Amino acid sequence: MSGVLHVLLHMAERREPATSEALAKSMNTNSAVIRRILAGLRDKGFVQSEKGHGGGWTLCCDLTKVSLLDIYAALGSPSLFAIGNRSGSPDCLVEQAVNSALDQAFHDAGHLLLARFSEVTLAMLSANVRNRNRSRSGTTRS
Amino acid sequence: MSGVLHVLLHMAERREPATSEALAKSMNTNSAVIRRILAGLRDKGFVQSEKGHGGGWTLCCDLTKVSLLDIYAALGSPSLFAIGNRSGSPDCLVEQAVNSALDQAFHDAGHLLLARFSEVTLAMLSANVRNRNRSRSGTTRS
DNA sequence: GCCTCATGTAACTTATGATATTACATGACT
DNA sequence: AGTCATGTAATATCATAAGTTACATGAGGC
Repeated sequence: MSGVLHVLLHMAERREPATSEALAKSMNTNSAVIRRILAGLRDKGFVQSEKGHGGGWTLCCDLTKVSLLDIYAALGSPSLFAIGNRSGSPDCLVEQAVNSALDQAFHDAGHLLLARFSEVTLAMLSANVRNRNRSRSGTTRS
Repeated sequence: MSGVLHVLLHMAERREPATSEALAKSMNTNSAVIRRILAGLRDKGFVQSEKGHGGGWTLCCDLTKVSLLDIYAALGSPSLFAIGNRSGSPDCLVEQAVNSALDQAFHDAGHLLLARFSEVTLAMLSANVRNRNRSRSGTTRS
């Protein structure tokens, strides 16, 4: 998730297509990893890829319309929590009671998290990046 | 977490000390694993251990006073979320912006989750287990 | 005292999933 | 044709959790 957003925002910073190679370099990772990540997003229509000379990846969505929730969904809605439910003995009453209690808590927290995700658009993040850029050059300038 | 609660509730079901061996069996795992888990809880004062004949583990806390949050804390407050923050390039403005946005969402959701944890006591879970037990034998009886 | 039972702990071994790497096929542009 | 870039499968590496083994320590029972 964090990585995907990182890639997308780097793409948003430059209007020209970015190669997997270049994106990989700015994230200290491998080009194949980038391709794998972006392949999923392309299928959902968030980015576009071109082969050959001058090719690479470009954003092809309205940044103001795409929220973190959309990205999360495009990633296949991976499980949010690190604390899983034990599922060794499904007919153990203790296990059922424990899991049902934890499930409720996780359900509520998960909903809130996704709600927060839906409130943040890529455009907001992009603006945030530009702000940071401005304040950084601002401190050195004055 | 789920595993720890499982163990604790099994201990709550029986008044006599339970051996690691017995607990391990009811969870399909190894006695050393149980000992490792419970050793931490003993240091926090939730359980007690006795060696030798008739020894084993016993709960030594008021179930109505101990919440899931207490157990979670006793476990060392492990990270809640599966989606981590990328930390490859700390001075990358994009990474900063992304992480700060995600952090906020995770922070809120984490708080809610812990709040839910604090609302559930071991006694509640134990009562829940007994309820399930009753309704199960109820269905077979009538 | 000696034997057995049980915890206490360290060392080691899987198992699993995420990430990274390599390699090569395909398509596009010059 | 040659180069650049994606597409994708196969493989490898790494980190972490879980399980296993082994043995030391202490507490009864006889």
